[in-house]
Amino acid sequence: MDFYTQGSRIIVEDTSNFVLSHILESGQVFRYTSLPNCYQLITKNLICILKSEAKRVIIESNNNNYFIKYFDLHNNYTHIKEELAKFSLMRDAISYGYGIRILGQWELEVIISFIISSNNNIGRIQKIIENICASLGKDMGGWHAFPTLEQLSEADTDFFVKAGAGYRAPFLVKAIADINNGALKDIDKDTTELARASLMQLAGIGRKVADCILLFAYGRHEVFPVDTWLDKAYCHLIGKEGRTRAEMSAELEGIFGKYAGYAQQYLFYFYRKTYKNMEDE
DNA sequence: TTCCAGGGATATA
DNA sequence: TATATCCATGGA
Repeated sequence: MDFYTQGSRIIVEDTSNFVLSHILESGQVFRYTSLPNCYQLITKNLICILKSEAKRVIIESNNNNYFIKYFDLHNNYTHIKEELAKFSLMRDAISYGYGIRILGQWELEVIISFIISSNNNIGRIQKIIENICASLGKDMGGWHAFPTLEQLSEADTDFFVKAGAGYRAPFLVKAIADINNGALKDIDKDTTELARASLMQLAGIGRKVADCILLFAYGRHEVFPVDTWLDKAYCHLIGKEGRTRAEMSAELEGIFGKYAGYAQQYLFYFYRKTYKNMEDE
């Protein structure tokens, strides 16, 4: 094992598969803040402080077990990268974002966050989520928990508009009401295909947002969300044009199989950070 | 001023 | 089923 616990800390000793900037800046999570020498991360009703030291990372919280699962610490990323590196198109992306991991986040938080994410940019997404948490989430003393389903249910369209969600505000209200009525209660037992279909029944959730939710919250690591960056990268990677995003997603899931979600994260991080350089070539 | 952001809903044919 | 257009908002 590459980590151990020590009181309120998790010590990650092998940083060849764990780099905070790679994990947090790969677009899968929004409630983190860069502070001098560390990051502060809030998820659900928990907070942790993340510090990079020489050859180790320290995760400080009051719930080690939660964050061991959250950071996917029992998974073998050396093996995942070896499997993905068999595809030549993956090699640059893996060396660039070698410390990426796929987080195991709270379902409701990911659903709300990614409804907000549609046709939006990461900075604004973060701001809108913080506005919602500050108004609805429990005051934890200097920070706010992500609101519960009950707390979210009390908010109306006008509230989400004021939070900055724009035209997505009515989607949020409808989706929250449907979740409250049990729309997603059995999807843990469903096949990924059925789970995706259930998610896409909710307002504001299409194929891409559903795939992000499946990958980042439901542990369906075989899905490959295609967003605007993967859309741009697809022709460069695969050499085909004229595909819809759903077609690209299905094809890439076929290529990478049970590692498709990981492949997608390495590629997203690489192409989003370096796309301008690619255009200059 | 125009374009873009981890897209989706809706109208139209 | 497939394509076109609209949707708030703010930064580049």
